[in-house]
Amino acid sequence: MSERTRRIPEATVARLPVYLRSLLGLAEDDKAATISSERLAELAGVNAAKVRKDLSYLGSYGTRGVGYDVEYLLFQMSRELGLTHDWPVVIVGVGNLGQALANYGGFTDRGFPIAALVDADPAKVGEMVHGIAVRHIDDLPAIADGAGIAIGIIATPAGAAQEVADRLVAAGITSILNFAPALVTVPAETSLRKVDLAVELQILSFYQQQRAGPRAGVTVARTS
Amino acid sequence: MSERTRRIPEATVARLPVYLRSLLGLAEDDKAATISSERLAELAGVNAAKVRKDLSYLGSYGTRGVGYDVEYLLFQMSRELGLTHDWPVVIVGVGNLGQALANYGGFTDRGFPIAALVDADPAKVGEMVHGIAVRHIDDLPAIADGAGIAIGIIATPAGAAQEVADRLVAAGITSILNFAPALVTVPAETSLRKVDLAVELQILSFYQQQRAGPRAGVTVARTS
DNA sequence: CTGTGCTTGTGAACGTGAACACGTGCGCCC
DNA sequence: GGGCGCACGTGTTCACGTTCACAAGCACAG
Ligand SMILES: NC(=O)c1ccc[n+]([C@@H]2O[C@H](COP(=O)([O-])OP(=O)(O)OC[C@H]3O[C@@H](n4cnc5c(N)ncnc54)[C@H](O)[C@@H]3O)[C@@H](O)[C@H]2O)c1
Ligand SMILES: NC(=O)c1ccc[n+]([C@@H]2O[C@H](COP(=O)([O-])OP(=O)(O)OC[C@H]3O[C@@H](n4cnc5c(N)ncnc54)[C@H](O)[C@@H]3O)[C@@H](O)[C@H]2O)c1
Repeated sequence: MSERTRRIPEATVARLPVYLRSLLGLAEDDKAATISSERLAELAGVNAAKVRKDLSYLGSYGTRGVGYDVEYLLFQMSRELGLTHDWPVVIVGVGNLGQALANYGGFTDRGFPIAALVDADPAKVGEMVHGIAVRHIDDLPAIADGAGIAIGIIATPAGAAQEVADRLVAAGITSILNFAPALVTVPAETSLRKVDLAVELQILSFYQQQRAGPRAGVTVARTS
Repeated sequence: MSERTRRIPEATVARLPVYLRSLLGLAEDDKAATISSERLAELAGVNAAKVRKDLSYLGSYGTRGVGYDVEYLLFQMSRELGLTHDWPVVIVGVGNLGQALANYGGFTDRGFPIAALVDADPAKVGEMVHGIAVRHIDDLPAIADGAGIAIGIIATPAGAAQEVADRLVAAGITSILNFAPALVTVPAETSLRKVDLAVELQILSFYQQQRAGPRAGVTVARTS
């Protein structure tokens, strides 16, 4: 096995889950043992060459003239993504969004069981959500440690986001998904991703507005 | 001689809302009339040169040696993003997520009022959520038309996502935000963005696994 | 009015990822 | 067992976005 520069581009990492889901999705009825890059590309909504290049980062798991063995590919992708075991998750902020996330079964199904819910509001502590008791955020270190939690989700108001992130980091959590519309900074060795719905809507608004026609006929002038 | 309407790179469009929020965030106490690219960069968590280049796509609204006039910049950015008026939104799928979104005030605050809720389940139709009556998806064309809705949010199970997207498009909606973990295709003149939480978690999982050690084996390292 | 300091605006270098094209190797057919 | 076709793997080219560095230009002081 070559252990050479296996650095996988970020863009590729982001597509692997999509390939994974595409493969899981076909399963049953369309039970072919192998799949071509072209077919997978179609399922995932990308270009076939991109699929091949992406998969090549994992190793040479395809067979020329045939395609990729579906089962084996699934295994390798899961392994690479670290999905061979569960990653328990803690949700911070059991409000509107936090509860929706907690009640959603899709995470547990995909290997991300909700292991704990925490909140700063004493009124929420003790409440049961989806069979899990809400605990106080001060207990975070003990909770994270006890359950071996490595991933935290921030679902608090924006004002509390940075503080919550700091507490998550202090509790030993090294991967954070932030839903609050606020800039959060974490140490370099901590992963941080954000999901910002308002930004998504504003991006849609931009293109919508663009189409609506700010003075049609004005074409792009070459600028150089 | 000002070159207006330069094509704005997608990456820049995605950052404009962040700048906008940063500016709105400082407002009150820190009420300086102008702001430098360096300061704004710090607030938005990016590089100062990037801020300047991004803002330059909007036009030359800065003053050398001084900075950008905050009020004027806010106006120009809002105008460019199409935020000078509201964009009513329809949410399709009033389940877990759909209700959380409907109950969230942040969208209305930012100019994206929830104008309608629709669902395919007869049991849900008529239900009131956040003061809005859930209507049947068959009424979508009439609803969209009547309220002048241009943006739709898909919050249905993955299996229904493509069908819902088709119906949104048929109803004249040209911007779609998809929360369902499914590949959805739309006509070229329709904007589509997706938010996929499971993918986000899997990306975090990858880097987490990466840190845990390339040769750590498949068992969980419970060394907390 | 001229000099000085400061921050913008932007050409150019650089880096990364996407797309392409084709060489490569495997399976299969004859 | 040799040739043929097919789909992978990948070097190359291209496009885009980021970063750098600095000239340009404005405010203000003297
Ligand atoms: N609800 C949505 O659909 C939605 C959509 C997009 C973004 N968001 C964002 O997600 C975040 C949560 O939204 P929400 O609607 O659930 O808000 P919410 O007010 O309903 O819930 C926030 C929860 O966080 C808790 N909290 C506050 N400060 C805390 C702290 N320091 N530590 C721990 N817990 C704390 C509160 O007690 C509350 O339970 C917000 O930042 C919001 O902007 C929500
Ligand atoms: N709940 C979450 O926190 C969460 C998180 C991530 C992703 N998601 C995704 O968001 C989507 C919705 O999740 P949910 O938990 O709200 O599911 P849900 O089952 O609670 O709600 C789905 C709703 O969609 C309606 N629906 C089904 N088919 C429809 C159709 N053809 N037209 C109109 N409405 C239809 C159902 O009646 C139901 O009300 C799913 O795709 C899920 O994977 C949800």
